[in-house]
Amino acid sequence: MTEKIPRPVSKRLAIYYRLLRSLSKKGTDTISSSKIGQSLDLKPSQVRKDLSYFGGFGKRGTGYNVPDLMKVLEKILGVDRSWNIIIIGAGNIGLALANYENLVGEGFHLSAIVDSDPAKIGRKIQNGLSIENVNEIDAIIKNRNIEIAVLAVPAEIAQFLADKVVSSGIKGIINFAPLHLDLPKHVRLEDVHILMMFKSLSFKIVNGE
Amino acid sequence: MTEKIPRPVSKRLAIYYRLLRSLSKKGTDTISSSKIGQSLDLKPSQVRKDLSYFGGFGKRGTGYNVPDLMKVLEKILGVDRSWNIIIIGAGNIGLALANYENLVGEGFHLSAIVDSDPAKIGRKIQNGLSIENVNEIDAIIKNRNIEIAVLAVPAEIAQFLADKVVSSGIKGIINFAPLHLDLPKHVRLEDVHILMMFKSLSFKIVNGE
DNA sequence: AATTTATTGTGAAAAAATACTCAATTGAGG
DNA sequence: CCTCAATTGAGTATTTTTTCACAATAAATT
Repeated sequence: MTEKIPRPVSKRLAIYYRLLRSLSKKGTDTISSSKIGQSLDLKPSQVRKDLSYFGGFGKRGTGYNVPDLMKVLEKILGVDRSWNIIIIGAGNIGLALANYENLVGEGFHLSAIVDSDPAKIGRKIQNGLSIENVNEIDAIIKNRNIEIAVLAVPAEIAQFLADKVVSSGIKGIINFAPLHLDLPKHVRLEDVHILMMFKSLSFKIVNGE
Repeated sequence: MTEKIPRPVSKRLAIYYRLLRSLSKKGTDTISSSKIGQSLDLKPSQVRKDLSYFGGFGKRGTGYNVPDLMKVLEKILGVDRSWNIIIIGAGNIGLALANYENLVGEGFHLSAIVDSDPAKIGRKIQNGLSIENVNEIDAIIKNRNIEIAVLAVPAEIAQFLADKVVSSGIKGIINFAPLHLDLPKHVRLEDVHILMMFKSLSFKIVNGE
């Protein structure tokens, strides 16, 4: 414990959590690291090591208690609370995310969606929210305690908007824009580069990775 | 050369390619590994090593020729040709992707989009394509030489459909469904787990990764 | 033509991440 | 209450990935 946590761990923790949820739904209440590994194509020792960075949650001879481990992971992942998010850009991707009901109920609350297109501003989306003017983004973020921004805008304006939300005090950005964002290091970033996924895939197909 | 290529390289190659495109648009025709590194937050030595797995494309004293390196990367990434793709699931995400014009013109051609909902089947999307019946998926994949499938369906049916496209001879899957897919190892996989991105991000915010 | 500056490619070193091993526990079954 | 099978946690070893360091080379300048 209190060692440095390998970077890949944050992704795997979210994967463990997802598996536990589905196990929990099926009524399973105990699971071993080897079963987890089997389900996720990971070595059991990896699973144990990942979890052990945060404490000894398992019981020797038995394994891990599913509901308990879920609670622990919720805490570690920071989803034992609710995060207010804003979606910037009401294009295909922005709207698809806004209508992605899974977000709610998993700790993420859509507080706003903004765009610069006058034709879009004012339009209602599901759940009663309307598309607001991107110009008001600073006030929106501050007044509604928004901590996470989803950037779903063209690459040309993404850095500009990122700087903007950073100066409004955002803590993390999920970036769908196809470019490398420059951010102060206290702001966390997750990149989702759809097009690059396709290219990585074709690379793998061609090179048999 | 002909060493084993580290797994993270496939993602970085796609990132280099994207940067080169934007440089090329600006008219830059030569770039050094340190400039690339600067733009992408990578060490210059990493850039050089990544590229050197595939050959010595740079010129000492000068750097890399942008158009040349782009062509090389297109070949390596497998986007010097066109890939036929099918989108499975015409929900929010499936439709957003279908309307994502960037795919075309980057080597990926949307050949079909299918769903099981009779209310959706037959509906036209942009570019003239209609939503087809998922039952015909096998014939569609075989007749149209589709090699890549995008899975944008609920988790419950994702493994079933994955097995189906695999048996139709698909070579790679981009998976948006929130579960771990079990695939034969000759089928390549890229996972895009939207919800987990949010959780990784909240983890990073909370744990200051 | 010699010197200087820039920059690559690569072998070697360092760091990071993964996998192994096994003592320590736990619970179950006699 | 003893033994056995299962399983964790953690120290150690191994593998993978990144970074360093520098000879080799290219172009520009004197």
